[in-house]
Amino acid sequence: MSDEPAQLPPGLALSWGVLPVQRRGPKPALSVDQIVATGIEFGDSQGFEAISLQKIAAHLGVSTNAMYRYVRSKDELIVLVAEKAWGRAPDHIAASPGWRAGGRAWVKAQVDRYAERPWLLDVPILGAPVTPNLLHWVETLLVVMDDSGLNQHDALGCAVLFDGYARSYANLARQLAASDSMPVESAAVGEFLVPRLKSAGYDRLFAMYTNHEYEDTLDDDFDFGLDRILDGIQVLIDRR
Amino acid sequence: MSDEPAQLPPGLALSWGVLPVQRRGPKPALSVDQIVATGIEFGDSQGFEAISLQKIAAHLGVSTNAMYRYVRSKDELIVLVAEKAWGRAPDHIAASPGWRAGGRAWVKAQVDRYAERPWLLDVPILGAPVTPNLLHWVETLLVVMDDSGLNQHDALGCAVLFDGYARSYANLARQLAASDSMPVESAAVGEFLVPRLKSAGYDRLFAMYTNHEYEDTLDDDFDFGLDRILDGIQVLIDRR
DNA sequence: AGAAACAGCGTATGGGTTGAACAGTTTCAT
DNA sequence: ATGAAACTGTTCAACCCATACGCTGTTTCT
Repeated sequence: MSDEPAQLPPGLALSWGVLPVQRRGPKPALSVDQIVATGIEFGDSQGFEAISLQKIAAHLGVSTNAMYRYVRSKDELIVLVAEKAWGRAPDHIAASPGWRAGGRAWVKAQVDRYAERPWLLDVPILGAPVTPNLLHWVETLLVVMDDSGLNQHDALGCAVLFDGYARSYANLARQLAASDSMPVESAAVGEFLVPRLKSAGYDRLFAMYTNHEYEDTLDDDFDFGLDRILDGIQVLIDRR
Repeated sequence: MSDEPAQLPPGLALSWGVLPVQRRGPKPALSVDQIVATGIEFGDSQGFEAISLQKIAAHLGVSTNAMYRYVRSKDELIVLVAEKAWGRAPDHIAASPGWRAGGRAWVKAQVDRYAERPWLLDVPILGAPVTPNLLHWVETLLVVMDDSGLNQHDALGCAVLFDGYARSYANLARQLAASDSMPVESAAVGEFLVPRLKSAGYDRLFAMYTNHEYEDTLDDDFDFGLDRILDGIQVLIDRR
């Protein structure tokens, strides 16, 4: 009966558009949306660590602490920034023909988002998604899995699977892209590492490094893991 | 010809035991190993953010800046701490009967490590593993996959798959454990969320929340996703 | 014995999050 | 209309953190 949105996790209320009603006092010079948009701008242009209350405040021509009139903490800011940066899942995913195409489209869409905004990989995961857009991604995948005939529990298990794969693949892709852009360091690492791999008895890794088989196109790898997951789910469906 | 271990990524040289030779001057009061061990201690007792150069220095009775005689940067410290905290992969994994049991044991071992040291989930992943213990985990999985008859490339793809799954599952487990321990907040979140899920049209999520089907035992979920991956790999093996 | 190399410390800087007290502005209730 | 209440942004101030520089004293090689 009293203050409802009191001790909810950071960003929950604001992400759902529940902002404290204002009755008296000066009009706010800023808006939460404006602050969050600036945060995304900084993330896009300078990476995750550039998203700070100070920088945003300076950019908006306001003192640092004025931020705390809009946002409870930095954590809250990050939650809101991530939520907005992800956006809603594209509609074409749910319209895919069958769960297999749908699952593939979902993972691909996530990987694409990570490619557009690599700093989303740096956002710490505080808990299960509770914000509208992030939940929309989950809901979209559940819609896709309707077609498979699996129950809710299994479908959620698939979601964890897809999500984990998208994230780890995107992470791998980012780091490979980074090491490609500086072949000097990459070569130095190989020079340092290869003899030690041998003497440590890591035969398979040694073979990989010397065969340069790790330089395959990354797109193949993407399909590889995804196909394994899809096949595995298919086996389950057939068994039921 | 000159300084070999010059601009290698942070932690690479030190993790392989290559430390700058010392010929003159006072004996170091500390050792890298001691510093890293303290870092792990702090992580275990107070979480990832407690691992700071200041805190470690204070605990060892030394000024903060003395740390930089042993470690180039905080990033380097973190790399070393993670490397040592992971340790080598248990030997029983490689001794598993068949790739399927081996893969399962590998993922289970990783999940167990994450359960023992949840803060490992917070360690930012800067790049591909290059330190001895982390590479030992990879090598162990590759040894396991020898049995499957897959080539190196496919085996590495499986590694990404397993690793991603272990990580995302461990992350889920941690957050569920945390919300279990504070049912108050959990209930408040549900109260806030459920009506909004409905009006947002997230029918499947709404059903899940209201059916309380998400409260299933987590161990089942673990096997679920893992079985999908294993089945999917099996399909590939059969096809070749 | 002397010189070189190196350890740890003090001091300092810059960046970041957060809190408390304060002055100005708007609006509601009277 | 007027005063009180509420809310704004600001300044001041802690506090934590990672680094950089230069000093002093110690150790060891020559």
